[in-house]
Amino acid sequence: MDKFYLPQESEKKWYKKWEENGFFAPHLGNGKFSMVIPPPNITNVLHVGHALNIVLQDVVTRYQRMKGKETLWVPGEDHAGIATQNIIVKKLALDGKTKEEIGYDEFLETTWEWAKEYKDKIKNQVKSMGASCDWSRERFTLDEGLSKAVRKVFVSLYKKGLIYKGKYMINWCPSCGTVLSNEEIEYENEHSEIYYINYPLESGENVVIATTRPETMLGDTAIAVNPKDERYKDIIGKNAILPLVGRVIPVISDDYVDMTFGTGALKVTPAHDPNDFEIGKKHKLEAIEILDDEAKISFDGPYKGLSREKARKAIVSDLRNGGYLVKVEKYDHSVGHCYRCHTSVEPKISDQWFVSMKSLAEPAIRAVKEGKVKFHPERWEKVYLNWMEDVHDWCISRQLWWGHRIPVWYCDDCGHLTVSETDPEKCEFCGSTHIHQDNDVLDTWFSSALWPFSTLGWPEETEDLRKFYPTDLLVTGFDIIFFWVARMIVMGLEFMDEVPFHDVYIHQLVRDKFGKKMSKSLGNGIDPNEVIQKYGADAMRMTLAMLAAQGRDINLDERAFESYMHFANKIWNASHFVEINTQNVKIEHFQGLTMADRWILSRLNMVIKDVTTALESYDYNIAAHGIYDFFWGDFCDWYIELSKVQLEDPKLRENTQQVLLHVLQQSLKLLHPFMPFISEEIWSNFFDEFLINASWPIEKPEFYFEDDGFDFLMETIRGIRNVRSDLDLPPASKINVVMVGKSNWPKDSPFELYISRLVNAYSVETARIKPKKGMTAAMNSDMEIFVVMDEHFDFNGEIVRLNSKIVKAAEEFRKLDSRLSNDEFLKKASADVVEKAKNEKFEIEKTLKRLDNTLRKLKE
RNA sequence: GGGAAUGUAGCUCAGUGGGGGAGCGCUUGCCUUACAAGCAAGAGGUCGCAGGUUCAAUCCCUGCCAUUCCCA
Repeated sequence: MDKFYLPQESEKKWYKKWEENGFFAPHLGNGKFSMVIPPPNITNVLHVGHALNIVLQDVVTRYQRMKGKETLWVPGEDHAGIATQNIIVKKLALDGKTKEEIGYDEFLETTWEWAKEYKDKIKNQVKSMGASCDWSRERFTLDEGLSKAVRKVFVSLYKKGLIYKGKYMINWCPSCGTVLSNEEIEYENEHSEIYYINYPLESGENVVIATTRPETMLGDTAIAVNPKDERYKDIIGKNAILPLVGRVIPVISDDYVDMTFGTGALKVTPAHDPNDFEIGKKHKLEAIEILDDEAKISFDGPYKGLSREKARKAIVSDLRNGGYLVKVEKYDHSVGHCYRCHTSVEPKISDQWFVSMKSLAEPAIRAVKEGKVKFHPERWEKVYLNWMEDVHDWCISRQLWWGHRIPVWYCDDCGHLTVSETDPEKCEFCGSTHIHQDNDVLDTWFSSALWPFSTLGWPEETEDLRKFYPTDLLVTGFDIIFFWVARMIVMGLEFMDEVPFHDVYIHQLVRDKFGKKMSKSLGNGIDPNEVIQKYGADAMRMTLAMLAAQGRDINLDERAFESYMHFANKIWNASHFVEINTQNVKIEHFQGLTMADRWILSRLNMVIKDVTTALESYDYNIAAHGIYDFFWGDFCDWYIELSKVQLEDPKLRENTQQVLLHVLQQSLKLLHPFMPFISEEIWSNFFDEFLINASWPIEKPEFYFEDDGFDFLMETIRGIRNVRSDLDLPPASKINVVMVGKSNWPKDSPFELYISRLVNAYSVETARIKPKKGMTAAMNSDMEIFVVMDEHFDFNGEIVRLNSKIVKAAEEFRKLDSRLSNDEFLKKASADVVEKAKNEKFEIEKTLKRLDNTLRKLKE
């Protein structure tokens, strides 16, 4: 083995071997584990947030595989309708072209080229992270099979009356040129103005309305006031004359109007505001559309053709000149923006396709309430239920070219709609061949909602579908609970009659070290490619896993990667040590274990238990911490150091080699889900077969041993090192250690050698009485450990040291004593807490006596 | 306006009804034969503030302050 681990070569090599050997494909096992990847958008390469998502999934996948399950993780990508189309449109614009100019077919061709390029890029990135997903089952949302599924679902829901078309108030993105669903709107606070405008009445009076959107007044068809509003009760039923337009509009009353907002009088524009739309319907008001699809004024007159912004300026200026404008105030309010292009959306009446959600939501609510789908952390269940219980119909048509075309054909002759899974040749009603397909495509999330079963072959009744649906786990971010998770549950229940997954792990958002969301514009993003290049994929994986505590975002400081790159190096070097000391050794059986052997084997058992428990409950950070602390803190810092002593002893050598190999072997297994590359690389130096297929470690009852003094041995060594440090004795200087009292260390272990090795002692001896010039290093109820000094003996210093120890112990004693002399404590505290306190008090009492004794003798 | 989360060491973060932790950074000493990407020792914290529950609160409850997010 080389001196340093070089991840770049190793990673490529092992990924290729794993894949070539078909290890990522499911193999018959004891039970199954299946999962589908949240398909990344083909709009861009993956960022570090994706890396977290993929790493967490791979940790689970590798763990389940090692546990012997038939394991399948399905990879794939998402066509991302709006976002991808926007990118292609922008690309075309660079060449001075529009999609209309090149036409439908060429546009799709260009987009498919992009899709192929980015699918490859993403795939390579996912691979570079070490993801052990089955690429032979890779799916894309626009694949033939998945498109078939989309059509089947559409037709089925249409026939059940759960998909309908109609004119409703929808959210329109003027820049993307398409309708959006409610979920695709992001509300942002904007600094804006509120305008107070005087509307004269026919009767000669007037009423002042307040509005944030003066330009929509062109479409006003009423003024509304609250019927309880004393200020306005006399004008209800009268007519106003719309300024600049001259239209005669009624003053109506409606409870909806908030008397405290503005002047309490509301201008009603049914065609361009969702609330006004409702009022308009109720009062049968005309809805006059004044904006076109690009949000330019379409209303005939001087403003025609102006953008929303320009129209506002012109209209406000004209109102001012006409004496209608009363005042303008600063006003902050939240405005809906397109989640893909951030243009402010325009409420608009439009003929669109919808999924009726209420009845579909019911079983999806029940499934979660009954625990058939469990959220981790649990609190997300509430978020899901809140949304689902107040779900609105889902607008699924999009005015885009890139996506699943709506499988509806209109008859030019009789007007009948033919809704079909296959392309029809004629109208199913009148038989006319003059039919044309709906121009729109479906919301991308419509196809994503089918992902857990469409990727497994549905609507065909495939072996995969039978075996792997429902899947076991979904790992994703909270931001798509509504978009995706909720809709998958709905569709899964509707079409498979089963939830799509049993567990949903909602992971954290990766932010920068200041807690800011990573974004291109801020330039604070972290590129996983660079991280892998610089630190290695294993270091990146381990870092993310260590930080993946449930219920809180990750503020990622890039320096963290360095720590776990160091950890990788530590693993490498420790393994190197084991390798050179265990040549030609095979693990057989252990005999003649020493206290160090017993201790590390017990610790190994504990860490196996802890890591396994943590992984079962998706506590990635706890699992990662467990193996990290064990490997570095216990194995490297203590056991390997002590093993050097044992390896020099011919009687202990063979056994020590066995333990070293065994602990390393089990550690590599525990490490593998987190750091698959380096663990496999090292494994290959020791064992045949592949680590990826090795069995997950289990606790061995015969390796649990009671503490037989190892803790005190560690305390002793630390104590002696303390004395060294306090007295500035350089590590190279040899010291003499004297143990007074009855040794409580087992005679089968070379404890004197352990001590002398780890503190560089010249001698370690046992004595009956305390040495004259001894500095106290450690003490328990049976033994005292001294560092014996000659010329360096520091009489006053030792008195200070002992006194400070006494003060500490006395304080501890006082605390315990006061608790134990409290009747309430004795009565109400649990028995084991009381017992523990009593024992501690007993021990401290004895130690205090010894300390006092030592101090007294010193002063004699 | 409704809801949720978070305030712990200089930084990034774990954690627990009964002795406050890790990594990085910092100080000091060491190239001790696996590892200087390392080893050893150390400094550093009224666990946001104020009440309450409890024998016992950093942890549970209430309020407040601060930060962040979701929904309308």
